Parts: sequence; structure tokens; C-alpha cells
Amino acid sequence: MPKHFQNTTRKRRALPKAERRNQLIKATIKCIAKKGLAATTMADITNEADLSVGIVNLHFKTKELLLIETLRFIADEYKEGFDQIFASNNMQDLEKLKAIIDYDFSPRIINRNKLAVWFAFLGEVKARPIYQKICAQHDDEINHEICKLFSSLLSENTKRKNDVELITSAYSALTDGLWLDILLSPQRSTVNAARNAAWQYVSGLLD
Amino acid sequence: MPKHFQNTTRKRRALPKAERRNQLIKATIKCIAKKGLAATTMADITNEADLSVGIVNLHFKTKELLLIETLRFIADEYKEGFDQIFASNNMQDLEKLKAIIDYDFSPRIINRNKLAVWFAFLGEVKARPIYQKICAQHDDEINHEICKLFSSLLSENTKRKNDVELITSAYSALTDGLWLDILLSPQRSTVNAARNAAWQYVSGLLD
DNA sequence: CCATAATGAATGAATGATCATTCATTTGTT
DNA sequence: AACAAATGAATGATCATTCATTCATTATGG
Repeated sequence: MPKHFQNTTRKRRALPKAERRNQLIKATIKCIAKKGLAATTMADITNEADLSVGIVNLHFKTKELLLIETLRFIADEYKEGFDQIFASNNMQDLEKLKAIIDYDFSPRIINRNKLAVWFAFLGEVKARPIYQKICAQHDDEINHEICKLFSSLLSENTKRKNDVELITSAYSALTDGLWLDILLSPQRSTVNAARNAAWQYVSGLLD
Repeated sequence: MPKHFQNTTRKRRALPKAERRNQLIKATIKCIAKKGLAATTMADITNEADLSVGIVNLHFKTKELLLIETLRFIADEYKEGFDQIFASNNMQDLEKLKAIIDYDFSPRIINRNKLAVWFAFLGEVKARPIYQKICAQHDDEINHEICKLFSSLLSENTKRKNDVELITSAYSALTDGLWLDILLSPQRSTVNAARNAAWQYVSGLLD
């Protein structure tokens, strides 16, 4: 057992850099979800993490850098689960697509806190080139994989095989729009309706 | 000619309340598009409008109320053009839908400034109930009309007539997602590709 | 038709609150 | 003892709000 887990009651435990950074990022996500990106302060974040304000300077240098790392964290976390599905060897293309849709609307990744943070950053992309770059690159990576999947799925479909790129755009936009809908109208049923809508779109392509 | 237009060189022209409010809202849109919602200050806005800081207090009481009116302005402006299409008597349902799609991707309403502002507010909906209420209500109104349109268009379609609500959700989500795409990747071609993607989805429903 | 008083729109310096950042000090770990 | 992590009071910058003052417009009386 590592030393830093032995004494959980001590007030000031020194933790490995990576763990502190993660702790602060998690707190940042909670705060942005609760108070919004504009209103979240350093004091909010460090309070939420039960740490002192100075610690952000120690681990991220500035608030802005912490925010950027938080955005990257969310994008990377999504991408990781996404890649896992694509890397799977025991799934046909159609099963993979189904798995992606399930993943996109599973509470593991897509809960209202994460969505709130993701869209909070998206809302600032026009004004902040760094956010724009991170979000656009993330979208490009996802789209690239989805496009390959549709290419394969529609390779025999003479009517649609030339529209794969358009279909990919539409599918991705549909997913984003459905997420936005969940963020905007947090009724119980919305998530299931969204999954159905995504699946209905896809199955409509495959007759 | 009204009195307040006669002397354009004078420093302090008194304008009707509604005009000043509009002027400030327009300046707010520009500032949010340029600097983001979080970084836009009263000084930015009143500078952009070539007015003094105190004037916001006079016409909107607080910054927050100005922001709320700005959000309402954008929602109402969209709704107005939208309603005009629906009110038209010399269009069949399908023509109306086509007109809505054209409208949704026309520069008149959907330019990158307006999109940036709309999504900036959407990014804060989880934290700010008032933004959530305005955006959700706007979406509901739009969806209600779109749903009626699809109901009518698909009334003879035995395969899809029971899925009208799901189709409406998907169509709206697709539009939102395509807007987000335009905001995120401002290449020349994106708007046309988006329009095509929307139209392709709709025509896929109508075979 | 002019002079001037009354009105209220607009100004912007001043105020006080909030907040990110800094860093000397404290505390835990090696 | 030496080092590194963590603290949090202090600092200075930024910003929304206030309101006494300025000024254009309108109303009034002669």
C-alpha cells in the first residue's frame, strides 16, 4: 500500500502530482456544472476539492490552464471509451455502431454534469481559439472513425455509398443535438428518446 | 423626419427607449461573439455602442437583465422569420419544410455571431435557470410547429406516421448539431454541407 | 416666435465588491 | 536534516453599480 493512503485522517496529505491534478479537474467539472463557466472561481474549485487556493498555481500555474486541462480531460475520457469499442475484435460493424450509440447515451460518460461542461466550453469556442482547437480536433477524430464505419456498412448500398461523408456529418450532428436536448430538458425520458432517435436514423440508412 | 435624426453630429442625442435598448442589445451580441459571454464587460458593451457605462443601468437596470434581453432578442428574431414561413398561404407542406431548411442556414439569421451568442447562453443553461427556461421554451415552440408539419407530411406514410414525435426530435437535434458544426468549423463549405445534410435527412423520410 | 424653465436622457468618476495570483510560512515525507 | 507539497493572508487588478452632474429636448408664457 502506498504511503499516501496509510493515514487518511491527516489534514495535509501529499499526493502524487497526477492525483492532485485529477482531483482538481474533477472539482472543476462539478463547479462548472453547478455554477457555470463564467461564475466558477478558484475559491469554488479549491473549496469543492477541500484544498487551498494556492494549489492551483502549484499544479496548473493558472486558472486558465486548469480550465484547458479540464476540457482536455473530458474529451480524452470520451475518446478512450470510444476507442475501446472500435478496437474490439469480436464485433461486426453494425454491432459496433450499436455499441457507440449505447455508449453515447450511457450515464458513464454522458451525464448532465459532463454535458454541461462540454457545452459550456463549446459556447466559448468563437472567442477562445484554444477551446475551438481542442473541440474541433476531438470532433475530427471521432468523425474520422465514424466515417470509416459507415463506409464499411454502406459499401454494398449503391444508393448511399457516395454520401458517406454527408451521412457522417449528419450522424455526428444528430448526436450533438440530442446531447444538447438532454442538457436543455432533463426529463427522465429524454435520454431513452434520444437513443431511440439516434438508432432510428441509423436503421433508416440500412434498409 | 423625427427630431432625433436631424442633428447627427451632436454628441448626446436622446433616442426613444426602444431604440437605445436595441442598440445596446446589438452591441452585446457583437461583444459576446468577439470576447465570449464570460469575458464581456459593461465597458466593452457600452464602448461598442459608443455610449457611457451608466446607460445600461438606465435602460436595463443591470448587466444580467441586459444579457437576458439579448437572449430573448435572438430567440424572438428567429421565431419571427420562422412564423412568417408557417403563416404563408401559398406553400404546400413540403415547400414549407424546404423553406424552413433554407431559412435555418441562411446568413440572415444564422451567421456566426448569432450562433456564437446562442450557444454561449446554451452553455450556461444548467447553471442559470432563466437561460434554461428561455431556451427550452423557444425550442418547444419551434418543435411544436415542426411536429405539426411532419404529422401532415407523413399522414399517408404507414411506416412512419407513428414516429412523428421521434422524427421531430431527430430533425431538431440535427439542425442544432449542424449549427454547432458551423460554429466549430467555420470553413466556407460548411453551411452548404449542413443544408444538404438536413435536406438529405428529410428526403430520406419521404420516399 | 423667442426666451427660458422643466424634464429626463446620458454621462463618467467614484465606490466597493470580487477575484486570480503571489509567496512567505507551515507541514508532511524521505 | 533536506526537500517538496500545501497553505492562506495579502496584494493588486478588474469590474458592475451608483448617482451627482451635464446637456439636449420639449413645454410654457410672454
